[in-house]
Amino acid sequence: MAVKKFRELDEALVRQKEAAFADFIQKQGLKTTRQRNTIISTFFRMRGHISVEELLNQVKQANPRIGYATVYRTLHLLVDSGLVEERRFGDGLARYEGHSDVEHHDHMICLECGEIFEFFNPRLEALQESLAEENDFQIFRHRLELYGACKDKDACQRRKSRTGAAAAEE
Amino acid sequence: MAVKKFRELDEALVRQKEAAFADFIQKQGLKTTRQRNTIISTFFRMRGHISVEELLNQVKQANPRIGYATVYRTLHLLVDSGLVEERRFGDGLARYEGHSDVEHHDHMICLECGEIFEFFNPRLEALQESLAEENDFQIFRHRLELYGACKDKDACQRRKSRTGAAAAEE
DNA sequence: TGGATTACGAAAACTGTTTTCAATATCGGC
DNA sequence: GCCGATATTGAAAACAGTTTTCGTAATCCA
Repeated sequence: MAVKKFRELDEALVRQKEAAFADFIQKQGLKTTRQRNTIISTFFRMRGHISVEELLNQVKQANPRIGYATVYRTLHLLVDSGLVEERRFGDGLARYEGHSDVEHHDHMICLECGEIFEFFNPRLEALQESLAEENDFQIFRHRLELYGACKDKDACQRRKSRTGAAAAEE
Repeated sequence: MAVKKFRELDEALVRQKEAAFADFIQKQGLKTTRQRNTIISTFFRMRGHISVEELLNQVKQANPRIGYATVYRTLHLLVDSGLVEERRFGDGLARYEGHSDVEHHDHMICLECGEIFEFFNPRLEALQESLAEENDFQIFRHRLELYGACKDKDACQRRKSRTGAAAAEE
């Protein structure tokens, strides 16, 4: 029962994402700019479910002249490129999710500490699929969010230090 | 296999809701007003997942002087009273759901025709519960949305005429 | 390197929602 | 039934998050 180190920041993976984005930009006939590079490098080096404000704050450390507009625009590009997903958890702000280990996953949101955990369960997926089928519905995508609480403060804090990923092994 | 008539507008149920709201208002030491009455009667006589704008349009037919502010305020009261639930399906606007047959349910959203279907499946619920438990997570509430398409236009239209409820028997 | 084209940044615009504020309605007590 | 404290209304302003505008600046292909 080795404790798997969860989501070590993988420099190679980050570089790969950056390259993929550069590729996308090129293919779209868009231009490579300092700002875009700053923003995406920053983004891919952050973890979790990142809000625009969080990202901008971080970006400003590298280049204080970058403003909201460019961050928003670049995030749209990231979403269009397929490298990033936009999520909304009902607190009114968009959050962006970059390099995930898991292709698709769902979320548990702790209403105590605000932490967002990811999980994936094939039975859940299968069940949804069969339910949809029963109703002649074809699923393109879905969203499942569990809102609640880590059972106790301690567990909550321990997890927090593991950077927003749960449902792996404990 | 009798085809159950789905969600006939039940005047008695509407009255019951209205009474429950009146009760709530009283208990909170708030006042009964024409506008609130107009708004909630209108609301409870509509079906589906109602946006503020849809409701206001309808309300204005009864009383054109009622504006957004009062509708918003009344909807908040309805939510506080527990008679109505607020939902957000990622198109940026809040939708409100009134008299449901089913206590809790999830949603299938057809991206072709925009229709929203409700469904409930105990196995799905149970599975979520056990998943949460495995991760020491206590669920307060959850949200599951399947986005996709009715398999064909015909089925889609047939359902549409049945006022936004699927997943019962066909 | 020139020059068409795209991107930037600050500020204005926009959308859905909430709040403000002066005028009005409600309702318990007389 | 009327008074008056209190809640509510409606129009407009405020707000938050996001998008667009517009003049300036950077990119990059020929």
